[in-house]
Amino acid sequence: MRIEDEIKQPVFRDDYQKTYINLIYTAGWLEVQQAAAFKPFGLTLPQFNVLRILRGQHPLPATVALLIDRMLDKTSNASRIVDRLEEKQFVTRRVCPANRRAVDIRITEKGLELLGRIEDEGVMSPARLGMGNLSAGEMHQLSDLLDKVRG
Amino acid sequence: MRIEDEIKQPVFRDDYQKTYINLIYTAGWLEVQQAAAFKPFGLTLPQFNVLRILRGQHPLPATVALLIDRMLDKTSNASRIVDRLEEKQFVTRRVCPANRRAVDIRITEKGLELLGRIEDEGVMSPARLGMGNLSAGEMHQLSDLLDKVRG
DNA sequence: ACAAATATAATGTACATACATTTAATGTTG
DNA sequence: CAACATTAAATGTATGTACATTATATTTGT
Repeated sequence: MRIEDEIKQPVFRDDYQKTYINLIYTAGWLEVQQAAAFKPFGLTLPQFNVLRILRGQHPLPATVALLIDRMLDKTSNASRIVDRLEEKQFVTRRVCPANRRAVDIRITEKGLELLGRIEDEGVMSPARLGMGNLSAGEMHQLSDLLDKVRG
Repeated sequence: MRIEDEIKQPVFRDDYQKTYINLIYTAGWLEVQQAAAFKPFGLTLPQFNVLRILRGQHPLPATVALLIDRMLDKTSNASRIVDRLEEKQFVTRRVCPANRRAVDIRITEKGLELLGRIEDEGVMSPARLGMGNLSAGEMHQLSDLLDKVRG
């Protein structure tokens, strides 16, 4: 659906503004789709992403610094996302013996099992990622254009 | 810069996931740029957008319902964004005489003056919108692809 | 006219983002 | 070694998002 119809604004100042708004709007739309998929499992999107990073390290631990480095949103607050995951027993936190400033964070069996269930359900399928309507060529085009936007 | 380098992840599961992440990441990147531009003026992005809607109505008032209808993010909380703008005296709030459930919200002179200053500074220029690196043709391509993503 | 339904905004709670400050451990240097 | 600097994480505060609930005012149906 055209962005004009989507947000019921028939006219934009110019194509720059229209494309900008389309980009922000579409990303928001995708995040809403994804969030809805996680909701039945009691996870938010950032929590899911942190769990995946931890699984990538498993059985080694990760520190908060490593999570921040790997997270899409660098300035978000990894400590508090880990708080939520710890409450739900999807991760454990233990002071790192080698460096007592750092904290070793590990995904639990319960966390691994949850990730498995979420992924079995197809949350990362092309359709669920919103990419079901693009051909392979279009995806490459889109990705290249986005790279170009960031300069 | 390629998304692989941007987030230091050399490989993605597949192109679907790569393009998805590129889209979310790029939109986040754009929002950070914009937010930084507003910061010297003491406004957030949603506050700026609400002010613009109010200027569009000026000198007629807007209701909260109208703001929600026009906002990109339908589920955000217009009441509280108006709270902030009212504290800063950029808008006024008055119970609508014709329908005392509704509230008439108006942009003040101070608010109009601020919007003017922000826009004079070029916040909505193609470069600031992140569209400075795309040709007109590329912009259309990008916008069409985004429309297609949403189906 | 009056009870029930609906409309409109505000409020409450949980979570996340943005950014500054604090606490504690470790490194460094005179 | 003691003072200072740096590192790692946690905490505090303001804002925003998501979603449910509440408080009033108005509309509707009988």
